[in-house]
Amino acid sequence: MFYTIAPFAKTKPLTYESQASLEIGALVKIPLQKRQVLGVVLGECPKPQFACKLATPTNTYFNPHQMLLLRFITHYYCAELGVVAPLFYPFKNPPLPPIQSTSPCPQTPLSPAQQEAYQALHPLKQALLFGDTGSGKSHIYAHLIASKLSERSSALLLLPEIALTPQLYRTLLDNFGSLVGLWHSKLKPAQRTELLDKLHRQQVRIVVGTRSALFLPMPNLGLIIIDEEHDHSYKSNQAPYYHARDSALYLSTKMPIQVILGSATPSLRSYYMAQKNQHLVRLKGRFFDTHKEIIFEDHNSAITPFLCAHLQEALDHKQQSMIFVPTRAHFKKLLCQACGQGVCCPFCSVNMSLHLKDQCMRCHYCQHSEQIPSICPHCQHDLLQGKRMGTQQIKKELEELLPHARIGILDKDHTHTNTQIQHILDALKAQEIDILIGTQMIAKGHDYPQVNLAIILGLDEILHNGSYASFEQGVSLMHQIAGRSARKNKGKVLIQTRNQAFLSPYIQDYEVFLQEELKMRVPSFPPFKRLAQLTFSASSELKAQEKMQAMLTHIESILPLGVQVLGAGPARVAKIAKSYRYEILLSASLTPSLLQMLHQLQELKADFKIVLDPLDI
DNA sequence: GACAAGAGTGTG
DNA sequence: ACACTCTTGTCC
Repeated sequence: MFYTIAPFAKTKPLTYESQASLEIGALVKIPLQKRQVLGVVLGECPKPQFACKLATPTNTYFNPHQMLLLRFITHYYCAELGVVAPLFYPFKNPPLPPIQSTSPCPQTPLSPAQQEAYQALHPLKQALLFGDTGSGKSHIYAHLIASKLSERSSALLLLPEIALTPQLYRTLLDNFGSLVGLWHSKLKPAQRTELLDKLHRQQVRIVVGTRSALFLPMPNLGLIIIDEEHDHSYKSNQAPYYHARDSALYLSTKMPIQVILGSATPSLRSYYMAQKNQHLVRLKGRFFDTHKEIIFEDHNSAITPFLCAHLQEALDHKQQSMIFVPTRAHFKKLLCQACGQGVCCPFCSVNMSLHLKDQCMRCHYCQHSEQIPSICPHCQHDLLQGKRMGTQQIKKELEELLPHARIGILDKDHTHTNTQIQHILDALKAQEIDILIGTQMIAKGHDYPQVNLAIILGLDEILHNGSYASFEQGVSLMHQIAGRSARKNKGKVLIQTRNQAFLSPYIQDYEVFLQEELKMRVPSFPPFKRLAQLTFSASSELKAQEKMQAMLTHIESILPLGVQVLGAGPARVAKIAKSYRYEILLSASLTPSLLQMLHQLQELKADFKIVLDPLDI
């Protein structure tokens, strides 16, 4: 018999022969050129004209919910089956009989408000739990999971980053003991095998994990909870460019799987959808922000005496502080005060960052590094000055101003592993750190009960980053950082910004911002429209432009109703690693029309990259 | 994804 | 003219 099989490779599905009959979703070993690769069976097909090679069965397979997800991601994000398939972890044959275990009940009783939210969520197939920081979302999750377990289903709880939110895992561990498993992409191979093994034996029926946990072999999956649903890490930043939240939502429309999104600062998209479909469940916190003092400093990002005085005051009271900055290293760029030009990467069209620790300039796009110049490479003046302070520079300046303070940094430069993150957080908890400086990572952590002063620097950079979602990014970040401090005591939030008038109406209630932003957001952008970004790259600028222009002309000739060209030209970063890039940005009110056109374009032998929903949250 | 053939570039 | 890298196309 002959089968259409998608090899785990960047290729279209191919035809193979098999003696044994094969089920859809079965994984097989197949020869591809001179190699053996895995493939997934898509279906039976008639004998083709050409000679076929033989497929060898394995005892692994993708179950129906995995196949649905596989086909959805391939289609919806214009990816290839063979690139998406390797994301999944298959089921094993033969299945083992499930261990009959009693489903434990959550021990923590719900407050009346939590109970009300739980009752509202319970019957909904999809829902958004818009719950303020500290309103106890995790207890509601535990009750939802318990309800599914009693129906013999398994449950998945996704969160942005395990190391930053250990207490959610703790809560579930307290309620469900060994039925809970942990999953993230940095697990060691042995830990990975252990969890997969426990899933297979159905010892584990609840998985707490990051994005990739969506692809685990969860038997009889009945519930997916996506905590902190606004977080960027649910979006893949490399091909295939899928979004775990949106993929899960799709799954719930095709399978008996409930999907609950949770956040204190929901994405505009999820809020909009939840309102439209009557899926919004609001849970107000009891004490949120009532004791919190918000201080604005009308200043560009800098260590000012005013800021220092607040830090000193916290130190005097033996209280901890945290400082957010959007930049790592010492400075984001080095500018010449004479000619105004920056020190640029020779291979990319971006400024290089100044890393004093390694005594070098480094490009954050291609990792190229070179010596720190003493004179401007353009005009030879010696007036080079660092701009846009990063975490390291703040630490350096504070060490001079507050010599007795113990200062820690939490960013991607300093913490490569979960253990390192844990180290810093433990030190903070043990009061071994007075001031924690960090990038976006510190906005994600849940529990810093001893932090009484939260400082936000560089917020204006985010508010004016040029993206249609920049206000959402900025205000959401402000809320997240403000929500980190003083969960128990009364605390202060100090915000350096030139945009106090814009920000202050949104401090008390994030929903006010969401409603305002829905009115202000340009109609040709998400959440009202779906975006597609086509990127053309070549070693010469002219060639890249020609490729783009040829495609643009073609697109304009076949443009379907409900799709519009928003722009075409050099990419925002026009050159990366010696490669010139041009882009076309499309906006669509009808996703099916857009996808149909994009798939048609992919049939052409043009080479370009498609990213759907770029910059969207 | 990986390999092979074809196009593009540099060197003696 | 040849060796090398980069680009493009194919795999069943």
